[in-house]
Amino acid sequence: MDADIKKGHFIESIITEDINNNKNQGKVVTRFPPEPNGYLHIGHAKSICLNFNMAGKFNGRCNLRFDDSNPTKEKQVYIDSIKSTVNWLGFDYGTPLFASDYFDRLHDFAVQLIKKGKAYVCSLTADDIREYRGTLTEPGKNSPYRDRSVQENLDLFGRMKAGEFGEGEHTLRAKIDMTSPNINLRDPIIYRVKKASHPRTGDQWCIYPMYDFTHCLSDALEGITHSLCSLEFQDHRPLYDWILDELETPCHPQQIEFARMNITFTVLSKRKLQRLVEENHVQGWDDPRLPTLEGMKRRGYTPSAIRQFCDIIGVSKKDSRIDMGLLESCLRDDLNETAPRVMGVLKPLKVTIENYPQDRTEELVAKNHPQKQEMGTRTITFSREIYVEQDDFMEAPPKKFFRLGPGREVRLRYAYLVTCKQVIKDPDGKVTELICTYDPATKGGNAPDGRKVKGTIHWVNAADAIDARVNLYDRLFKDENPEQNKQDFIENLNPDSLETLASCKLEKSLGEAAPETVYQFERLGYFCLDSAHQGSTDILGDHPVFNRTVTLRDAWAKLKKK
RNA sequence: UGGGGCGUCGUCAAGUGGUAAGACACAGGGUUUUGAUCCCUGCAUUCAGAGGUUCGAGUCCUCUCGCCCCAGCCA
Repeated sequence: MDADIKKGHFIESIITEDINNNKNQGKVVTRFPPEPNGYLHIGHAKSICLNFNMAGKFNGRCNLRFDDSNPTKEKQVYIDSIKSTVNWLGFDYGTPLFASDYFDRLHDFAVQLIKKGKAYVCSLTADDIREYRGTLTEPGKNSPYRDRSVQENLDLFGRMKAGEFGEGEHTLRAKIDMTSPNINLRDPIIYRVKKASHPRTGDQWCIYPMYDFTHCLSDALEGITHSLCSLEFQDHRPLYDWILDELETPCHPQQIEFARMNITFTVLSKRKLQRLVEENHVQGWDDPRLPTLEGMKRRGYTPSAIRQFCDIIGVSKKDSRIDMGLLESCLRDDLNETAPRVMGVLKPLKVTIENYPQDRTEELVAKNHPQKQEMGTRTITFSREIYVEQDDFMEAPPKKFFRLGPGREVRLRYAYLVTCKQVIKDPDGKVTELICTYDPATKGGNAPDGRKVKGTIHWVNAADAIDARVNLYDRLFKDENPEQNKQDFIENLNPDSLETLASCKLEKSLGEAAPETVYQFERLGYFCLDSAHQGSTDILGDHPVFNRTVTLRDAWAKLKKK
């Protein structure tokens, strides 16, 4: 009775009510049941968070169970990847479970069904089975094998298991109703012959249970109370219940369906992601532009940002496409709190401070976080030659431009006020260098005479800057909904989703960066060391590679557009 | 033209017959040595549409419209 705290989404309401009614002795057990046939993506994260959070909220348990009943699609590498990804997200699932661990019991359940006269071996070909199934508007017809005796079924099923038959020769079917308006109930196949080696059971089996048979029973065997799945399984629920009603199982879990997530400017189906990878539109499953969790991790997404996002989007049964901006907002929220600030120049423009002594180098103190004292400070160096951002200089600046221009004074963050005295160009008219003067009285950035400078820009000392390569990522697709109008989503790819800058200059402290740490390059965005390129020197020389995780909000960019 | 679902702000989403939360986005303004952060302010007389029941309807009833899913020996 103490569970009626504020109700959340509809699933939480159902669970709360169940607890209040002492259903399942007030227990909550959920599960996240991926098939190990690919890598996890942000859509899976929604399900993972939902299942683990519901269990956590009600002092229950959430199992990680691999739904590995089709050996032709499943691989150990996926199992390993999924396990580590769920861990990375921050969830504790204890020992991973496998549907394949229940193959013996599942087989016994099938035998039970045969003995009850509720399942039969069908010897129709795949084509015939489809033919007999009927259509959406027409009922199906009974298989000619539907009335085989229990004895004959037992014998045939035993021989299927013994490997006497080839694939496709026989199937085991549940005997339900070939005229049901729900096609899933038209004698669904529950076992098929597959002469395939399973990643975990090897060649022990040559018959494998189908999803509908496996899933409900696995749930029941594990004592799952609430089996949460996506909307497309709604039509399967009667079958889920039928099987559990026909068999004697430890419990009868409740299947509840919710809408899977979609996000603007990306795709989330395994099939589409696979095409992107296989056709080399991206550089692998962990490409930082992909919504795969491995890609997002490499991009610099944090587990807590992803969890926050999953919390905030809610759970309902409505088809939705969530604004990518919301994901980015969650990311920035988290990173703003945790990311140490540093300075880096992406497109360097050399600046010589003509009145600064040739041989001098000063050490300045910079804050690692403007609002968080506890994150400490670091030392940065300053001398006569520095780099600033090309975008921070305009030869003919508009009125609201607060940065460098001929004759203008700006503050170099943590350093001095400098004034642009001269612009040096190459023969093509491209600006190659700025000659400035500094005001020695403004060390730290404040003028004793009290004069105000509107602009503060970032910079890097030329002498000890780190040369780096930086990958700038943008949305993968041009269109909010890449698969709109039935066009091939590939045509909607954003050709500029990756821009690599080869000659960036970063402050010296970044030499010790680790890929797990996301830094804010002040005024630019959040960046992290690319984990895939770490330490590789062949293609990249000695230069580290950083990935831009996400930009900062940019009011100036908006102003510029007007 | 069978069955199962879903329609509340640009996008998510609360709402469980008592007079439309919140978040993101957007628009203004303030603070600021990041045009960041932070802080204010504004942003659905209306809930797909039309009828009806009721003192009262996003919530109940009827009809209409729109969208999604299902005919794998995939999950």
